[in-house]
Amino acid sequence: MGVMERVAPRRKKAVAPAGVEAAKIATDCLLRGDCIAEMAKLPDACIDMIFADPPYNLQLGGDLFRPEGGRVDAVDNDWDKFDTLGSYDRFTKAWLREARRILKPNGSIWVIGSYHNIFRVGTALQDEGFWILNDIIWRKSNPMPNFKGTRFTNAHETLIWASQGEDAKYTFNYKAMKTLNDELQMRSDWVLPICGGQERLKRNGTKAHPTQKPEALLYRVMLACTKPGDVVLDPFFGTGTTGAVAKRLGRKWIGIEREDDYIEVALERIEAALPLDESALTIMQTARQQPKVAFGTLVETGYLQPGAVLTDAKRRWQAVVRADGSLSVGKDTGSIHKMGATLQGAPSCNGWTFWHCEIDGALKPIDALRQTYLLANEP
Amino acid sequence: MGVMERVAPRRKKAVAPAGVEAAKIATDCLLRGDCIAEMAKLPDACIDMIFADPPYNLQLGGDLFRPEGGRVDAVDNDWDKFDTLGSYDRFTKAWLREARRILKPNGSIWVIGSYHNIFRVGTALQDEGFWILNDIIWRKSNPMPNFKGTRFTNAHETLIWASQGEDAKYTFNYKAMKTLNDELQMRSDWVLPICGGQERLKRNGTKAHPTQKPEALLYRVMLACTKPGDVVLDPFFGTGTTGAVAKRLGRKWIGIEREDDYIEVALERIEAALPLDESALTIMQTARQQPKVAFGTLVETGYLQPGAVLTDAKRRWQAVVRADGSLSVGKDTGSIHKMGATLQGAPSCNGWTFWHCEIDGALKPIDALRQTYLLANEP
DNA sequence: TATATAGTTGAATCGCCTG
DNA sequence: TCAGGCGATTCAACTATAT
Repeated sequence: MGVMERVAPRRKKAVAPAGVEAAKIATDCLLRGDCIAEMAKLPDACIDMIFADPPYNLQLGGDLFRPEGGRVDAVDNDWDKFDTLGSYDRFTKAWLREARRILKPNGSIWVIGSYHNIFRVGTALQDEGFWILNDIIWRKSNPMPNFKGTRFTNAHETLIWASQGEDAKYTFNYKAMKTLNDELQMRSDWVLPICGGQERLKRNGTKAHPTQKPEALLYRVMLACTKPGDVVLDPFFGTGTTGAVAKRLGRKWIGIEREDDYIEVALERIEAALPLDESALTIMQTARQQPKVAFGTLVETGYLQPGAVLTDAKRRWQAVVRADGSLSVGKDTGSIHKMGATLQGAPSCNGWTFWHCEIDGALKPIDALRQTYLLANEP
Repeated sequence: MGVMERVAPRRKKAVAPAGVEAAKIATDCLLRGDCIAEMAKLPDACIDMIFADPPYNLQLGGDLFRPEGGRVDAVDNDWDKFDTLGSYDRFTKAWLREARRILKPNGSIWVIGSYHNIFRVGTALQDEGFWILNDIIWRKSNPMPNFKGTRFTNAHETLIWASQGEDAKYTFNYKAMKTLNDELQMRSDWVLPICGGQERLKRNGTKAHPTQKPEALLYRVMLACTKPGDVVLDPFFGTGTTGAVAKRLGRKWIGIEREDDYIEVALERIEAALPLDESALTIMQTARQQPKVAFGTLVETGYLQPGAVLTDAKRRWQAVVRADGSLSVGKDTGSIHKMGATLQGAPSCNGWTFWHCEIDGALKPIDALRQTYLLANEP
């Protein structure tokens, strides 16, 4: 392919010198103040992962009205205002430089943004010596529409994941991600809803923070790139989604925030968060956990009867559902995914979409059954 | 609302000077040579849209844009990085500057890339004065897996769509996109398969180009942002996907390519491409683009009688049609839009959809009358 | 209590022409 | 350059109210 990293000259090594012990620092605490000043107080190489949700520098114009007349509650906070692209770049480089210093040699950093700022951030990351591992697309299942019909609906945000350098031995829990994704490799595009409903924090009836991130997003980031006990720093803490998820997943956290209103809400929220018990964490890490809805659950709960016959979309193959949720084809048996892969001679297969059954007289993928189940059984 | 942005310097205007006619240029042809040199030969403001798939590797950019004589950042002292990223940036800025010059004031540019280069490209676009309209995610339905299991499967590429400036009147065929997307607004994430099968061009049994883009991608881009007869330029033509789709969609094209092997394949391919006939090219028009019909015209032509009573959909308000095409509610009078806005206490209102009248026994928006009028009186 | 309907909301660079 | 008038424009999910 001849991509940049192939022909690029070797970067500085980023592997920790043997025998150097990371400094002990206070964790599970919130530092009140400017993120650059507060990071400057921390010792070198003390953080395992940084998650950063910096201002996007949206540069919005006047009011925007919805077709039905309502006014869009835009992000108009002072913290999102920068005079020029140059001043935004200087700010970005400054906080990234401190972030790089306090991050362990094998730690990694995540930054989230939109097209307004993410290209500046990505460029700054590369310029400061970080090594980009992936860009991840958060595909919003329920974005705000483009009310005026002037552009494509802005339906995603971008996250950049980077290590300290090309040779850094960053953490990536491959199996945990594959398990979370129903035994398929986790892709670089993640479909998740925006933060709303009960999860959305309120103060006096209005949203506590204009850009609260969903916990599911942080959950996946942390599950992918940290180990239990790791220290996660969020320099733009806001209402503390990073802290709440860290606590839930048994990670240590440090938040930096300068707005008193956000701090108060964040501390209250994290106090109320319940850590998952250790056995649950272990299962997730070792990939023994079943997919969120196991195929067998559909059998157990009567959505599919044992003995039911499944076929592929073109009715080339047939399989019989067994009582334990496995499939049998002749003498061969296995999971819906494995059997699909075997029959096609493919390395992998998503059994949920490969296998079909008759529903209301039509041949539909069994995923439709899972959706029905989820609708009826979600907590 | 930006207090700060008020003081920010105004962006360059991108509106065409009055009376300036775009230069006539040769189209539907391939220019053999370096993209910057070839673009330099074209006149100002002669291109309606640019689609660019620049190289990610630095062989090309590095050769052309080696830093002159030892300008090394003394603090960072990372000469290698400066060489690699810096030369790519210089290459990017150089071709973008020429692209900006030859693009019409209301034209737009698309650039595609991956995380290796897209952040540099996005930053350069903004620095050169382009105004980003959207970033679009091409979500690959069948990406190459990450064989080593060390990262997330790189399952997307990023496109940036930008105009010449904040105030440019770029082309966006909103309704065509909405129709294409099953009557929902087209989102910024597009699910499309990678280029393979019959479409993938071969030479001597192996793929003719390492990164051939699928025609479906160009099809959507061109359908969204150009009109029939527009001139589309592709400065990194490769195997000519842009040319083939332009021909199919009745757009004019110019390609620039310096590799003889690609040129040969591209010309052959475009020769074989079949243009759609004109009726097939017709796309859904937005109401904005349709001929305007004043409400008064419906009164003049007898589609509505003066004295007729209009109501809103829920019959909360009533208004009487007057001979001049205004409405009266009590003592208050005004246009259909103004009265709708006043009654609702809204900043604005579309009177065509707000006001209803009885048609064939059913309460229908008066826009239905306008449609009837248009059908009967179309030129 | 369950279902149906109406109202609200989310990181948004969101119109165009005339005088 | 700005003000004002015409008139075009929304998706999914959650919450509150009504039946």
